[in-house]
Amino acid sequence: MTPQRQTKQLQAIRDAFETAGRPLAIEELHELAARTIESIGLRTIYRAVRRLQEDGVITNVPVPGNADRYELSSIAAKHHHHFHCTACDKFFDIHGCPGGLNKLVPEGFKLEHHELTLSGLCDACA
Amino acid sequence: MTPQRQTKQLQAIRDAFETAGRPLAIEELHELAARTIESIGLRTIYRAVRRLQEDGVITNVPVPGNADRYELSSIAAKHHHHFHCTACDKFFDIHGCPGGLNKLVPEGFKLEHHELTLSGLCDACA
DNA sequence: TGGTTATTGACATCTCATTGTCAATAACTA
DNA sequence: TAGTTATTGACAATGAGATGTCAATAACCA
Repeated sequence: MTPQRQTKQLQAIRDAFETAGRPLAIEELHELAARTIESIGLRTIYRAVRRLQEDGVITNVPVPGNADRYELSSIAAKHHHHFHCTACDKFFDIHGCPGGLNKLVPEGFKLEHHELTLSGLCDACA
Repeated sequence: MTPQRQTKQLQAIRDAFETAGRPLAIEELHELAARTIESIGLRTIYRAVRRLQEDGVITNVPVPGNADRYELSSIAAKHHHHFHCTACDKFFDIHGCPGGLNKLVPEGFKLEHHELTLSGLCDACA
């Protein structure tokens, strides 16, 4: 194991996840981290995301029609869904889940997971 | 307007949509159409998909974490959702819809659409 | 049927997200 | 504090999906 250095870049990226409280795209991460460290490079974002994923700190969030988002594993572990604002293109966590999905599954199919994405306008854009 | 020629390639592609009855990826279309016209090129698939989209015959279906699928607009127009088989990677249409989604939306957000993707194993893979 | 021209398909090219490279920098340790 | 080395960031390279090109082909019309 190689030692892990505590850099301000990685810290800024971690902070971005903590304070955002919602799934972030690579570009969003870059913008948010750049508010703290203006000169931070996109290459650093990619590296941090990979490392944080390998360390289990963040989890990738596949969303329909958009590039993957990433969010804290502590949040991702709790079952939840997402709201996509079509105006600002941000994704938000929403709690709660419609039940009774097994009724929708055709004969012979085996349901294991599900993903729900609501879309419309977030409060800032509405 | 340029005239529209009825080629067997385009017909094979249309047939693929009709008989599949589920959203198809570009590669799936290519394979299915190749069963009728062995020599059909991928370039032709891309052109046909674009044209059929422009003509409103098919609609693109964004799905989480995968390349867009395409399905007949006549099907897409009816509200429905999808089942993704994680083994064969096919998407299937499912009917019915959990209601009561407005309860999940945070204060101030405006819900307009929603997308549900169930996942697991299809009957053939289960 | 023959001529016109839209369509096809092989091939090259583009796009754009992601990764490789490497000298300079900055964290950590002794 | 000085030395070691993980990390950074500018730049180039990669890869995969999608599109441009164009000669050959095949639909359609008169």
